Amino acid sequence: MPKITPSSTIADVAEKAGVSIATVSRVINGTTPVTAETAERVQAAIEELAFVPRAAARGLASHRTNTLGLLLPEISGAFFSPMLRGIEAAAREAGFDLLIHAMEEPHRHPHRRPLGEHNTDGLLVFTDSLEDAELIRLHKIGLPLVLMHQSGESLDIPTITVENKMGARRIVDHLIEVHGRRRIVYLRGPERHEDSVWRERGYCESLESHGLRVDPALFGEGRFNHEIAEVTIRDFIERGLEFDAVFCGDDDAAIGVLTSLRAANRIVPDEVSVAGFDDQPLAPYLSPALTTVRAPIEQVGREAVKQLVRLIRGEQADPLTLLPTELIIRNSCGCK
Amino acid sequence: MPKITPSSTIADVAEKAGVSIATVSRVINGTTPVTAETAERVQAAIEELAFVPRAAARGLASHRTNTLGLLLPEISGAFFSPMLRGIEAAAREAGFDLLIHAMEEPHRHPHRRPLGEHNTDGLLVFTDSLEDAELIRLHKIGLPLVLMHQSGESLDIPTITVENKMGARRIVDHLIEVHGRRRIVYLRGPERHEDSVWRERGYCESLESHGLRVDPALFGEGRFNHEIAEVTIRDFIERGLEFDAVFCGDDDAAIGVLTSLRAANRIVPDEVSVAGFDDQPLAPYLSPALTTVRAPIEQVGREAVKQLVRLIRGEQADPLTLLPTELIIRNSCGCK
DNA sequence: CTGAAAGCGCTTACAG
DNA sequence: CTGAAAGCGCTTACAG
Repeated sequence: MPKITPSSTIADVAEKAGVSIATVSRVINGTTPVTAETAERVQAAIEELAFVPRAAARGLASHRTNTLGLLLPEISGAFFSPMLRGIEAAAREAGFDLLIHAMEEPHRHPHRRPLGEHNTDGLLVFTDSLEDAELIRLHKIGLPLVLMHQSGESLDIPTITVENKMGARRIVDHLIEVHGRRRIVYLRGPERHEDSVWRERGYCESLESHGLRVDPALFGEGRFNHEIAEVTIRDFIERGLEFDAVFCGDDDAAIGVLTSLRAANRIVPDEVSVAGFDDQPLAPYLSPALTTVRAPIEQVGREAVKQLVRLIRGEQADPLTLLPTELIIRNSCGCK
Repeated sequence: MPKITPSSTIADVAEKAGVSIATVSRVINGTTPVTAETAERVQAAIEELAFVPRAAARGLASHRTNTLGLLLPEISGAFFSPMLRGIEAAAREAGFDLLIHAMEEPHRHPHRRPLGEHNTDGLLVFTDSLEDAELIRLHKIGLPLVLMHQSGESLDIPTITVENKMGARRIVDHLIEVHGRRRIVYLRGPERHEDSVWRERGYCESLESHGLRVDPALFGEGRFNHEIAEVTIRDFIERGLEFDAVFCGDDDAAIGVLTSLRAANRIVPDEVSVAGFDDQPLAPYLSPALTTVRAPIEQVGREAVKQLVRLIRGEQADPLTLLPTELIIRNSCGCK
């Protein structure tokens, strides 16, 4: 063990300022009025001693950790960085620390509880990073919980997500109405992934509203992964499947699609239109520049923290927050 | 405040198992031998009550938080995600929680100490996310510290970074030797950024070892940002500066370079070779596919945690860890 | 191998 | 507005 110089305690501050520790605590937390003159002396002592209250002592005495927990299935993808940025900034602004944990295999360690009531005041749960049983247990004991990109099912846990269906519908409408596409492939995301399910629904609605048949042959695996998407489209081409557009579950899949189309000498967008979802930073730099749907990921993070903090404060939270998506027209659809 | 169902304490477990709380503590921590039979009874009670020790109580009693802190200048860039993945995984494997904090403006809040000896057992400090004074203070009081992509200067703080100079040298060698380039632009990163400084040094060494003059006119601003890089190259072209290759401080800058070169109808790689640094996930999908240097970012994260944990355990840590970079040849240099 | 007890450094009623 | 004191839930010498 390294010998950390014992840092000063509230008692040291109290002594130096000539007050009780209760008074020091009060000026730090602003819980009770304190004479201006006393407060000043205490502040001076705090600065002189470089005093910072120990989180553990505070937490034990106050029953609050002042910490938010973030549970993720994995740390990767274009999604991840902006979402965490939003969460971190919002947590910081609200005065909370942020503990983060990736659950590599949700169902493998049912007994490990890295984040919970023992070390946080509330949890942000992204997609299916937590097994149902633990989610229910936490909800039952009353730990504030917010779900991101995953609906609360029967449990009434506030959920934040984006307008997947509407975004998908708009971009497919565009492919049909502006570019006259009729045989549009949809590349699904990971199985049961809610974002993908809603995007698929928007895709179907768009087709139906234009009197086009939803053809089961036009659905393929994309799994939000460029390699999978690439293979899928290559297979489609080899099998001679006819299609004049591909709506990808996300931008990553779109990258794979662009790759396999180029390999097969199918000109994008002349012969095939391609559209993505998310609008990740590099989407404008693909060739052709990717037409996609912008999802306000960072905003999802901020909103999730906002709702969680409300819950922690005992206030009412919104059951469902649906953030608007935006159609981003570039060149891969056929526009100039 | 929400009424969280009071979770069970060590006393509840002790009572149910018919032992003292000291014994429960021992079986949880494995600090002292306990009869197998007793241990079993305690384990059963723990599971029955879904007992998880409160981090605050533990921390207060043991003087250890079991938490690592990660300080970043900002949450963004292709860099960020893999680095955090490595850090999180390694921290988890070592049994530590991970607190993360972005210092938006390092010099604006000299008195805020979001992460420090009051809530962590040690800190990972990325690039210049912390002002010197605070770094020195933390080092002085003995808080375990590890620097990432930033050297410890005179302080003896372990540092983890990658072989920037060697990587840069190899890729510039390649441009000169294989593709016969002689007027190679270097696009610098943010001012005083150590990664960029080392890459620049490698660039200079390569030129010199080939008997080429280092021409000050060939240096431009890239700032690890595609927009800045785009503007810089556009200016170079408008001013009629002659160059036959661009070595970019990082892949982001390379994206901007590709964009401005295309806009000016300069064919890459026929007329101009382009090379990047980092090998971010989308580098293979740019057109042409980007020749670059792969930096093992995730490994940097893992290694940083490893060294920090050593320090926390009172063991010796390596003063400097230099992770090897790898030349990734694709098409933007002129190779097939 | 096990227990009683002190103590970690704060917050928070309770008095005054 | 301020202080004395209890108590938060653990860990860890100290005894036995």
